Amino acid sequence: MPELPEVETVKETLKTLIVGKTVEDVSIFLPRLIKEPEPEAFREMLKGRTVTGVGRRGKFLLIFFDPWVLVSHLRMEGRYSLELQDQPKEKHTHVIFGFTDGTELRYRDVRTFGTMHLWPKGEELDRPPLYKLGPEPLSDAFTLEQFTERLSGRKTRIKALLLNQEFLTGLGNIYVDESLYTAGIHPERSVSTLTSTEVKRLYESIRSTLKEAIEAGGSSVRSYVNGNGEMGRFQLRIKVYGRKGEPCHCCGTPIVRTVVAGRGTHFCSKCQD
DNA sequence: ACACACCCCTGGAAGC
DNA sequence: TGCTTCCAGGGGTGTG
Repeated sequence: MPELPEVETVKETLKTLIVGKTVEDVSIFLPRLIKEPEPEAFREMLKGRTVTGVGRRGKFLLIFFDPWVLVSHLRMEGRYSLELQDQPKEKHTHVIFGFTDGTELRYRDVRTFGTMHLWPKGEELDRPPLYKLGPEPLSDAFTLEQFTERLSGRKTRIKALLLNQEFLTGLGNIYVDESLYTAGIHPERSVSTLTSTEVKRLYESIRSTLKEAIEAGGSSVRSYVNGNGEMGRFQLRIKVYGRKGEPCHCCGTPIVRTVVAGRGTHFCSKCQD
């Protein structure tokens, strides 16, 4: 399930693979993935356009085809790969961007939850699905002071808030559980009960966890691979997510799994309170 | 503001 | 062995 570190890794690999290539045609096998504009317009807008860059906002991958920008969300299982046009199409391939040099950028998505929007470059941040997103956790603008300010007055459980992309963008289920573990905070703690020490620990844990995961090339927990088809390595460093019943690395207590905010939630009942 | 149910979807796991 | 049922997840929407 691609979260910020996985999308960041895909962005970096795609950059080396597709920048400079020109679209000859686009094949759409599952039109409902294309949310804006209508699929046929989407296709026509991209024909003849050259990839000028690849970016990221939260968990969204941005591919610039001046004057447009493709805003792509991989959801759980979306993945991009560059193939030669005569290579057989793998199952669950839903969109193919064919380039003039005979290569193709292919989008595969087993669960078909992914989405694509195509907007004029420069307008994407003011339109769905990016327009409501909260701050980028790794940006310089995201300071402890801003985090503290945004938390004030909130009464929900901390895990629910960290999953809320309008509050902070980029964290998903894995990195929320990991960040809360590292900070020693129970996922069901009400935000209003957090001390300033805990808020500081959480702020630092979120940033260090994400940075460490990016350095490791993301986590391949389910099906994630980067644009080169390579798995990440951070799953080897995961401390709680998916480790129900296994010993806490710190104290040996079995990791607990519950459901918080509708998501499977893993934590150490001794180290997190 | 917050909690929760529901929906989208598929394949793998679990249950029978 | 083979069938059916359950479950995971991000985000949108709707209800209380």
